[in-house]
Amino acid sequence: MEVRVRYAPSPTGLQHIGGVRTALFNYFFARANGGKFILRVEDTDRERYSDESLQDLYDTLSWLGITWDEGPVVGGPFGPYVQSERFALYRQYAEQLVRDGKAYYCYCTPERLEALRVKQQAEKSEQQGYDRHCRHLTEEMRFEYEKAGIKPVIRLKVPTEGKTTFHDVLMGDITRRNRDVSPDPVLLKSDGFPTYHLANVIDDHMMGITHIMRAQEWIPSGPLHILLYEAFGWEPPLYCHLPMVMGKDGQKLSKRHGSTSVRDFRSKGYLPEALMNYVSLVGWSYDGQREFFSKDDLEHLFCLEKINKAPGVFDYKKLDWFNGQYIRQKSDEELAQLLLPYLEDAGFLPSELSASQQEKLMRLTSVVKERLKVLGDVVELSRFLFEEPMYEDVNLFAAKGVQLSDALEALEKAYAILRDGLDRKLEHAAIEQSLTELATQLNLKVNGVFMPIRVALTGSTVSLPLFDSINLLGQDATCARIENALALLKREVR
RNA sequence: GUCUCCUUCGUCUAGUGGUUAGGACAACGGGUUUUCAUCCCGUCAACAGGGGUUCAAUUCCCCUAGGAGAUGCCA
Repeated sequence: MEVRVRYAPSPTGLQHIGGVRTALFNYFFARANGGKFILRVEDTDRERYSDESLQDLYDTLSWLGITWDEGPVVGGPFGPYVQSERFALYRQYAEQLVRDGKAYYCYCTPERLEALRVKQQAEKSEQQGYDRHCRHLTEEMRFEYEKAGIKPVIRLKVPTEGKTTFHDVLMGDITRRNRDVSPDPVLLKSDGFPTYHLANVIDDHMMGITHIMRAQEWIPSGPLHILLYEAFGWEPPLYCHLPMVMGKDGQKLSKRHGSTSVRDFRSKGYLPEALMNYVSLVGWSYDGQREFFSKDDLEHLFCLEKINKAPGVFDYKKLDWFNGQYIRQKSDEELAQLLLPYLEDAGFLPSELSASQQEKLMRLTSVVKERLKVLGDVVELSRFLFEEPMYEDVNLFAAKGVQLSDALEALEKAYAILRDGLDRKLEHAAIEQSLTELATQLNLKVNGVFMPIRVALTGSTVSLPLFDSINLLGQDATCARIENALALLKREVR
């Protein structure tokens, strides 16, 4: 039997890490088994729906390089793949259930439901949820409600006796007493839209889905879905509930833990291959040793057996590490292209580069490469190149344990050596040698000589390597900045 | 409250009825180095607790504790 899996997000917000992990696992599973990966848009919540979310879904998958065999845009034999376009279908099936005595109309108002909820919570009663008020409505009462113009919902008649078991590939059998299953959940809302449960079950069946891989937060509704399949007389698919992705505090990952949307990671400058690699490793492993996997690797190696049961904490630091690793694997040319948009955004470079700007970008890229955790880091690392340093704190000029006046002296002498060396186009190593000797003469550590130059050029004690900075800045700017710094220091020391 | 699921270093994880319980990130220390970073080396660090079963349990069973999720006309 051909494997058919789906990712069925609801476009009610930006794609987040957890959702994408689910998409990835489904996609990899389909690829590894020569099956089909289907995308289905579950836009049944028109209160929270947004076009932006839908666009974000497409953007995210395309950024990650995930394509779907059937779904919106590409179509397929079981379309449409957008639930709002299948509107009529759900009502039809829901009403069939009513005719078969498996479901019923409910006229309870949201207000009554809310009051009920409040009461149950106050009483901490065992049974939470709908009280099945409309389950046994007489025809007369139904008629009254209809006459009053109340638009009913359709609720499933969940059996009050017995128990329901479903099998999970990871968890094994999960059994629940029917009386503990959500009491008569709504299948069709009063606006005629289906709820998740109804639409999901109908579509999975109609689309021939063989395996349902979704987050563990769905486990509690597993029995309910089985009950629905039974009510329709359909064979349920195989279930595989994926461990959830948590934040550092062990709670479900959310905004307060940091970035959660893929869009966020993308704009900060995480590479799709790094994010994909890392995300695949929360809840799944290969052999406990290897941890670098390309998309192609995952499409071959992914397997259900190695999915972990316990929820996993999303580790931002490890993602950073992965991203750095992937950045360093890029060629300079490739990386430069990736960096350019960040430099444009910062106003450092135009989108159309002159030959000299292009050349400068390449030099910058090679220096900055091993210092980037995310692409966006390039902005701060290269700011000194495009903006004059501020010299906010003169004490920065003096390395640890050095008097400011000594730093001034060091900078003056170092400047002479440096300018002379640059004029004569000496090798950097030769100039460095002279500067090191200067430090010895002045009875300073090498840092005592290099630091004031660094601060003069960049305004910071932390910078790219000195000679790389000089090289990028060019001789004129280098000299001008040192002279400015010298003037400042002289005023300060006096 | 009720139901369900989960439990190996701080984190992601490997692993087996007999192992010095392995790797990676982080942290810490050291080396390379003009700062930062990269890179290299090293250190710290775990089988939640209690009962069984067994010659032997981290591994199998039970209980407890802790954590999480669900309990919506959201998905």
